[in-house]
Amino acid sequence: MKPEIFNIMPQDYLRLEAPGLSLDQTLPSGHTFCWQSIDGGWKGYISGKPCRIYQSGNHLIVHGDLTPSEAAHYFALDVPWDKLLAALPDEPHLQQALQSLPGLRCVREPWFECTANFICSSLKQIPHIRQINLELRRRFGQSIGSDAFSFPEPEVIAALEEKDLRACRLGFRARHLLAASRQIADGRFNWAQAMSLSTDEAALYLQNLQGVGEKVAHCILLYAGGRYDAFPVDVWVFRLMRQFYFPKSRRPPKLKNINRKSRELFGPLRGIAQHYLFHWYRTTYVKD
DNA sequence: ACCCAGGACTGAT
DNA sequence: ATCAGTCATGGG
Repeated sequence: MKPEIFNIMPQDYLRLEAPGLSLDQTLPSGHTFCWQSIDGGWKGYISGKPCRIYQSGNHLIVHGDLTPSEAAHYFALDVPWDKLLAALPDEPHLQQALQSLPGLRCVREPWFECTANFICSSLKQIPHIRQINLELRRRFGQSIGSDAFSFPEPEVIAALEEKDLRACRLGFRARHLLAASRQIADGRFNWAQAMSLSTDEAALYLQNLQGVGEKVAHCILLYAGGRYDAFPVDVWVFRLMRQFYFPKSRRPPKLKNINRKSRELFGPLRGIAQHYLFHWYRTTYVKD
């Protein structure tokens, strides 16, 4: 019998059809940060509930107090990924990325957790962001099972002091997360309002949050807002865009030109293109 | 010791 | 509007 890490009875499980999806590609791909690899599967959170997930071919075995629709929504199983990926342009680098990463998908992250994760992401590596996420849960979330904690609500973080967050090894990001949480908690920022705007306008609105710049705003829109036309440009995307699409320019291209090129090359699904290119470039052009 | 990490903010031009 | 300096922390 497998150890019941999250204290979940083994008979409580869902079996979901998820053709083409790979958990092992998707969950560590740098857009969700609440998942830990366990023996043969993953443990993490969906709809604020702890769960363990195992993959068996085209099926997901989900252990936890979840409804099928909650799990299906999280993994965006309603999105016709085959058609969507086939609709991406026939561009050599992108096609190579698509071919080398079968099963990579974008999940739907909770918006505040996603915002907090990416506020904490600046000058951090992916394992560190996950570590911060789990530490914020452990210290400030509610206990919701054995070794399982909810992600703290904005009101909870808003009531803390900077030193409390620095204890989670947030460093200079502590001030940003605290200020942003207070903007959210007292209504100066409203997620529903952001989602009522176009992607470009929503990105500007999101940047009213302290610690949220253009890159983080686009990450939030892509991974929590489902805006597949959002195009986050981090150091890796900047490098690959420069190397592949501005090979002759001696000086680094300007962000404005990167964004314009992404529209021309990848169209309204450029966020998905970015997701594949980022992960592919990072894992094939860097040996680790 | 040195360099980099899914950046954003600040102040000087 | 653009641009270098600065901001903590961990890992190679």
